[in-house]
Amino acid sequence: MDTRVALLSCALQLFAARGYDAVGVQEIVDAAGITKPTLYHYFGSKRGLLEAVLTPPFTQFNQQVQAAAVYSGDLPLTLKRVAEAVFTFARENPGFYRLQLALWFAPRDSEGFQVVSSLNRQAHDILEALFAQAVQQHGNMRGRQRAYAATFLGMLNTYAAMALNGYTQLDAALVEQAVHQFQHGIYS
Amino acid sequence: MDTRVALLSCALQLFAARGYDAVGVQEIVDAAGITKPTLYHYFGSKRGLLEAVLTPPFTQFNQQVQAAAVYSGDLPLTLKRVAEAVFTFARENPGFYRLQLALWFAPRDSEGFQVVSSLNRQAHDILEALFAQAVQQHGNMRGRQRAYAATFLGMLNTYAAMALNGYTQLDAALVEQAVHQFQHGIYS
DNA sequence: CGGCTATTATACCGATCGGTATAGTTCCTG
DNA sequence: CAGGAACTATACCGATCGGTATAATAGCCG
Repeated sequence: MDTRVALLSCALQLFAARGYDAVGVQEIVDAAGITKPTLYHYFGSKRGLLEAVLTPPFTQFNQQVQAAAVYSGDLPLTLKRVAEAVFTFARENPGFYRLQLALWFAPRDSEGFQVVSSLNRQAHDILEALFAQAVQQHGNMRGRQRAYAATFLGMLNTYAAMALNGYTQLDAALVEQAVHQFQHGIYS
Repeated sequence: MDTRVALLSCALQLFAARGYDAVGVQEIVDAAGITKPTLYHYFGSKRGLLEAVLTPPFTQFNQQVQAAAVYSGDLPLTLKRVAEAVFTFARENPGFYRLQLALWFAPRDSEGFQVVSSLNRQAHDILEALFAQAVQQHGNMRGRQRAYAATFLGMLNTYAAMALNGYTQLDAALVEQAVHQFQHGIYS
């Protein structure tokens, strides 16, 4: 069982650092100190390994976004909670978040995108549902739930990418700034 | 010379559809109807081919963003022009824009990111300079030029990615909505 | 102990990887 | 026409690709 975990850890690290396609199976098993048949015993294929690497943290991520996105009538507070949840997860799982971002923007026909798309779609749907609920209090948002979900997540991911490259830090101040900017724009 | 153009065209199409690492040199030359030595005569290496594919459209893109980003004291108008320039370019060069987005989010150690990073940085710097100028009229934006440049471009790219996947259209109405949302938030 | 399942290594598969040595062809210039 | 530069094909390089057949080992259950 330890071997399985070691494989997942090495694979995540290598995929995040150099890309799924650019990392060979041999390199992963070397890093884990084992041989190829062991990897194929556990995961069946390289794609299976990628799925096993991504699914658990993605499930956890979506759960935490879901928990943060329960709408109680206070949209600013909810958005802040969501931003906190996303930033916290990105900060605590930088390798996963890097990989997830890279695969989300990967070509549609690539294995990586196919594996990540449904998982990523869930987070989007959670946010879209949140904005759809908020429309009841904020009528003039009507019809833009999808755009808001996409741009809010896009903004959080932009900040997360900046942080992953050392340009900023995903702290409470950035949560505040991001949520404020998203709600009220750039002039105030 | 025609051969060179055919190679660039085939390479862009394949890279955009399936990813730089996932596409082999053999496949590119087959698609172009030539053989490998011809490719290596023109571009020297696979990386050189990628640079030749990306640099001209990227230069053109940055020029058009630069032209749109000249600040005449009217920030809303300038932002609208920039958004129009970005959307128009993405609409007219979907393959390039897809590839550029994918490589921008690719791992730092990957060849693709290294090739695209400096080119992409230029667009960011143009926007950062724009916001730095605008601070003179809009003092309360002070200190956030970098964040605004990143999030404005991030928002435009989010919409561009949505459009590339068929979820929206990069038309004048979307320009209006994006610029309005960026300036005034989601409530109005 | 016997037998069973899970796990792991050795050694190998055909295919493809990026890249090149050699030579032929074409075309422009003197 | 001679000669050189530009271009392109045949055929090949060692390395690596994802994946596997075989078998040895290990631990558990009876």
